[in-house]
Formats: sequence, C-alpha cells, structure tokens
Amino acid sequence: MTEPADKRDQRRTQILAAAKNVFAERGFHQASINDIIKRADIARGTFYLYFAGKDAVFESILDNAIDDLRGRIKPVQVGDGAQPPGVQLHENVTRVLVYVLGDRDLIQLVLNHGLGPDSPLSQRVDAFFAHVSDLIEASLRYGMEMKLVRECDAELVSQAALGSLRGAVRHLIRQDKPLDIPEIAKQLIDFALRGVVVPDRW
Amino acid sequence: MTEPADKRDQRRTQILAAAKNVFAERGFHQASINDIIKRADIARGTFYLYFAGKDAVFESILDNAIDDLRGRIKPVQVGDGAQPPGVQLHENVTRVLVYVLGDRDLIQLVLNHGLGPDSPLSQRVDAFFAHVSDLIEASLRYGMEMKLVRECDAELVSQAALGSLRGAVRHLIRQDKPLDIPEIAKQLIDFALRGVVVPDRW
Amino acid sequence: MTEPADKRDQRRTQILAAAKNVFAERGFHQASINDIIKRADIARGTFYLYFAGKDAVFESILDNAIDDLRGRIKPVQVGDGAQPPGVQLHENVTRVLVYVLGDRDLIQLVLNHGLGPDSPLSQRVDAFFAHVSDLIEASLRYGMEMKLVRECDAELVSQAALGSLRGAVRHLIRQDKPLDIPEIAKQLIDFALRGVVVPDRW
Amino acid sequence: MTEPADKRDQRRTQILAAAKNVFAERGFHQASINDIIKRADIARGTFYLYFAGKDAVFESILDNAIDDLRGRIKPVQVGDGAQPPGVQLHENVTRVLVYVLGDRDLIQLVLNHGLGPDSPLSQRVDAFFAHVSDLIEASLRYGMEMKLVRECDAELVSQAALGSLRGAVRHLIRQDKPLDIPEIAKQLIDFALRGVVVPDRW
DNA sequence: AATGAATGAGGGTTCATTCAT
DNA sequence: CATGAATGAACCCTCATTCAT
Repeated sequence: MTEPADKRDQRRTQILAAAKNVFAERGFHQASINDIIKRADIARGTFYLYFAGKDAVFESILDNAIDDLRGRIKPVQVGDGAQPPGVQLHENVTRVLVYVLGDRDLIQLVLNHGLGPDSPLSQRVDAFFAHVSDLIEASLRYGMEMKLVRECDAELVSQAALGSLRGAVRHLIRQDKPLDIPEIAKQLIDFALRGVVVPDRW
Repeated sequence: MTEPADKRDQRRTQILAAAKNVFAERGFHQASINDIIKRADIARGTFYLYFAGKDAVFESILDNAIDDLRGRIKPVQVGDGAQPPGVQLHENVTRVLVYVLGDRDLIQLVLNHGLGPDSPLSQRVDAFFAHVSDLIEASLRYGMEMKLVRECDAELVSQAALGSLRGAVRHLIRQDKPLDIPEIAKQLIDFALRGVVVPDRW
Repeated sequence: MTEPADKRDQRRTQILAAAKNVFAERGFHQASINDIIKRADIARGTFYLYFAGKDAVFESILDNAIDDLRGRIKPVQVGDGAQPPGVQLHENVTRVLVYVLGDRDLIQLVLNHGLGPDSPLSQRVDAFFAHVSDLIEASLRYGMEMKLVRECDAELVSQAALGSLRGAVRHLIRQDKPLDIPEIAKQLIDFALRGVVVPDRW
Repeated sequence: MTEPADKRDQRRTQILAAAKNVFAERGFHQASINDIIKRADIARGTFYLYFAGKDAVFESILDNAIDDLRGRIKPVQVGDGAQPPGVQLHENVTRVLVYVLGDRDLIQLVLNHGLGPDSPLSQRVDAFFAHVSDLIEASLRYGMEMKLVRECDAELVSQAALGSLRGAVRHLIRQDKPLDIPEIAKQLIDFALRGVVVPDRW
C-alpha cells in the first residue's frame, strides 16, 4: 500500500495485490494458489516464502484493510474546540467511503469473502464490524442521554445503521460512473439521522 | 417444509434440510457432498437420485426461499379500502422477519453463500435483492411525488434501507433469546422513516 | 431371433435386442445398464431377472451370434456327389455375409467390442475366429497336399485370409447403399484365391 | 522411445510407456488412471502435470504411433531410377511389420482400443486406416490402368488387403517365437498379389 | 413377475503444500 | 532467494448391483 521498505516488502506487496485481486474475483475458497501466483507472476514455491498459506495471505489483506479502516474512523469528540458532531460524522463517513470505494477488490472481499461463519478469518471480519457497530451503539446511547436521539433499541438500530452503510457500499461498487462521495455521505447520514419521511407529515 | 406428499418428496425434503444446514455452516464451496449425505444419513448415490449435483440442491433451496420471501412482500396498496401504508409496511416487514428468523440456516445461506459474484446462483440471489430494492425505490419516488418523502437519491437510499434490514437480520440470527418480532419491525421501520434524531432537535 | 416360445422368452429377446443395440453403439464398457433398460423400456430390477449382469447379456448375444455363424459355415465336401469346392466356398461366404451384413449391430459388437484381451468374453470371440481360421488353415493344408494350393505358411495365410474377410465386412457395414452380396463374395474369394495381379504378368 | 531430451521428457516418456502398457492390457475405458500411475510409479497429481487427462495420454500415444507408421509407408515410385514395385512393396510391409511387431502394446492398443465408434480418438485411428486403404486403392487403380492388376472392385479389395495385414499382425503379436519378418512380409505380399491357388490349376 | 429406490466402490480430476535443486 | 516438479488427500460424480415392496 505504502512505499515498500525493501525488496522483500516489494515482493510481499506484489503478492498481496495479486491475491486481493483474485480473492475479490473468485471468493476465498474458489481462489487457488495457482490463480494468485499466475497473477503475481511468481513461482509456486516463492509464494510460500512470503506467506504460510492461503489463509495467511487472506489474513494479511484483511488485517491491513481493517487497520486502515479503523484509522479512518475517529470517535466523535464533544467539547469546546471540537467540530460539531454532524460535521465529524460526515468526515468519518466520507473518509471511509473514499477508502472503500477506491479499492473495489478489497471491499468485494470484505463483504463477500464467502468464508463459513466459523472460520477464524471470518471472525476477524465480524469482529471489525462489531467494533464499528459498538461505536455507533455507544453514540446512540450517549445521544439518548443527551436527548438528541429518540428512544430506541440501540443495539438493533446500530446494526441497522451499519447495515445501511454496507448496503450502500455494496451498491456503489457496482457503479461505473464517478461518484460524488461527500454528497453520498450526506445522503446516508441524512437517511440514518432523519429517515426518509418529511418531518412535518409525521 | 410442510407435509410431504409422498415418500419421494420426503426424501427430497430430508436432503434439502441437510444440505441447507451444511451450506449454512460451511458456505457453498466449502460444503461437500460428503457433508450433506452424512447429515442426511443417506448413501452417496442416493443424493444423485434426487439432485443433479451440488448446484442443483443449492438452487432448489434458493428458489424455495426466494419464492417464499416474494410471497411475503405485498406491494403497499393506496386507496379507500386499504390499510394505512404504515400498517401495510409493518405487516410486510413482520412477515419477512417471521419467516427469516424462523430459519437461521436459510438466512445464513442467503446472506453468506460465498459464491463468486459471477456464478449464476449468486446472480439469482442478487436478482432477488435487486427486486426488493426496486420496490423500495419505487415507493420512495412515489412518496416524493406525494410530498410525503424528503427529496433524496432514491436509488442510494433504497439500497441503504434494504441494507439496514439485512444488517438487522444478520445481527438477530445470532441472538439466542426469543425475539419480539413486531417490536423489531417497528424499530426498523421507525429507523428507516424517521432516523434516529429527535425531530425537534434537528 | 426366432419365435419366442413364451412370454419369458419374449422379454429375454426384447432385452437382448436392446442390449445388442446399445453395445454396438457404445462398446461394452461404455454401455450402461441404464442405456439398456431405457432402450428395452423395462425397469432396472427386471433386467436382473433375466440376466445375471452385464457380462451375461453380452455373453448371450455373443453365443447366439457365434452359433448362428457356425451354422452357416459348412466344411467343404469333396466327393462325387458334392458341388465343386469353389461353389461351396462361395456359398459359405455368401451365407456368412448375408447374416453379418443383415445385422450391423451384431457385427459392430463382434468386431469392436472393446473388451480387454484377457476378458473371458473376449476369449470367446477369439475362440470363434480361431475356429474359423483353423478351418481355413486345414483347407489350405489339404489344398497343398492336392497341389491345388501354392506352398505357403498355412497358419499365417489363413489369418490373412480371415483378416481380409473381416476388413471387407468392417468396411461394408459403413456403407448405406444396398449391397450385391454374391458379387462381393465373388470378389473376396477371387482376391483370396488369385490375388490381384494379372496371372500372365507374374 | 529414443533418448529423452531432458528430465521432463523422461517423465513424459515414462508415463506414456506405462499408459501404453495399461491401455493395451485393459482397453481404453477399462484402464484407470490408478492403473497407469501405479505402473509408472508416480503420484496421482504427477500424472496431471504431464497430461490433461486420460484422453490426452491416449491421444499422444496414438499420434506418436500414427506418425511413426505414416513415416514407414513410402508411396511406391515408378520410374527409371526406382526399385521394382515389388521390392518397394516388400520394403514398406517389412518396415511396418518391424515397427509394429516390435511394440505389441502399441499394436494391441491400435487394433483393440475399445473406444466407441463415435469417439474423436477412435476416429483418429479410423482416419489412419482409411489413409492406408486409400493408398492401396490408388495403387490398385493404377495397376488396373497398367493392365498389371486384374479388374476388380478396388475399394472392396483394398479393404480386404488391409484387413489381411491386420489379420496377420493380430495373429503374430500373440506368438512368442522370434519372427522372420522379411519372410512374413513376403508371404503376405504373395497372398495379396497371387492368392493361394497354384496358377496352372486355375 | 415386476419395480425402482438405495447402495457404495470406484472413476477422473483438482489443488494446497512440500522440498530438492 | 527462487524455482517448479512432486505429492496425495479430498473432491464430485457414475453405475453395476441388490432388495423391499
């Protein structure tokens, strides 16, 4: 992703890129080592010099992605010097969308990896999403305390909110036209905060 | 699911049930015919008396599910004799949730089949979700015309709304406690229609 | 082949006919019981009421054919009341050709059964051909004694003569036009007795 | 057959030899990959590194054989500097017999492959024999024009002549004693050219 | 006598991984 | 470091045969 420190890292990155591509295209189980080494243009044995196996490459891709994503989600600050929460929220969503929509292979792989639910790899993805929904849930509870958020089942609603983001992304990666990400972020936040109904008519 | 018409149907159902179980647990590609026949407690050859292959069982499960789901989604009627739209919406969501949460294997399999994006089977699932999001999108556009729905990107928002449902379901099937489905439906509809923010504070 | 004595024979014949057809089309190993019972329009179990297995049907077909063929080959008589040897030879060949060219399935199956050389079934066919070549060889030796036949390696030449018949038949069953069998027999006998060269030019 | 160019060719040859052996013994359909790899003393996967599948090995064996055989059949030259036709014919037959009787497995496989008549592999063998019989037929027609060959049905007789060769070979490969191939060739040519009858007695 | 559902050994093939070069 | 030949467990599927009905 970033500048490779040395030759070894370069190779690693080359393999990761190929693997990400293949995993995105075929799903984890359907992707073969053959596919990966062909796309990376390396020999079979070389692959195993850099990764312990298929699981390990996948894990590495996943960890990179999850780290990157975590870095883009900044807990909303409340306090005097802080931006208004709505602005911070918009920035968070925009940052995530920019990252995610800039790497379709990656998001394809995260959303549609096709691992069974019991696999350790799958659990790592699940844990990430659980982390995000926990953040949302905490915000909702805080908002309810502040009387800014309606009373609701915070756990359920946080899952729905996260799901709406996933749904949108799932849709957007299939688009070919260029995307106005800030506008998309605004639409999604509006949806989550205000729903679809005209307030007066409620 | 219901009373099998005869012995042959019974066997078929038995295999379908075992297969659904296995597919849910391991995903399509990771599930082996071996797994299925062991769980169905039948011989290898017997499986092939009832289904042409792995794809065919999966397809059958999928088609049954999609048909069932389609039958539970009734387009919202507007007119004098009709129930209020909010009630109809609630009934739709409740019907779907009752079905879906009553069959965790099935929903696991629909949400996490792990088929590559190009597989015909995967496209069938995609087509179903596209159908649902189209229904939502059409409702949104109609609502906008009626000035009941805020101006918004109907396509994007319909995907978000569908995603929120998927997100909620994905979460709920992992719960062990009994679920108050009508209440859950209410929460999800409230989220989609009104968002999370207290209207006065907007 | 002949009038079935009773219902059981009728069924047997029906299965034999279907099997002969299938064996001719696909070869022994490639032919499946499924193919046979479908063509005979009987149930799977019924087949095994009439034959012990695949080998047994094949064996039965073969035995019938070999018996029929043996019956059509009459050792050349020498003596006062007998027809001239050339005439008897011509009659033999004609009788065989009439039979063989009238049942392409059968001949296909005898010439191209596709059994390995060690199979008992294959040995039965081999034994038949060995019987025929023995007849030819004996005739050659007798002819040499009588100074009617050139000195030659009787064993080898008898195999060649039999081979020429097989080669011709192999070719003829692929023809669609009606065949003038007596003329064909004459050509083949001429070939075997006189070769292709004009005698004067030798 | 000859010195393998490198290690890869060596392995390929080793597999081809084992496969030829197995095919000869059991016929194409009855021969299993298991048989082949056991005889070649390699692992299952190794086989597929060298050949795409069972058909491919068989095809390779066949193509090699047919090429070799074609190379051994040289059209008879007529002209001043050329050897007499009888000599050329004898050389052709001898060359073919030397090759063919030196590789019993191969000839077993070519004569008794046991493929259904519709298989592409079978058609390749048929095409080869058709090619040879065409050569014979052309020679016969030319000989008739030259008044060296009796008037006869050239198509039929060419098939008979080819058949006599096949018949002889089929017989000879079962012999264990050493063979005097030039003498055999002479016998077979005599048979085809002059038949078995003493000319004076005709 | 007739049926056809059930069986399971065995077929061809794939592929993650290892290791000698 | 890099290679790619070799491995063999595991896959999906077929089919001759049996047997309860």
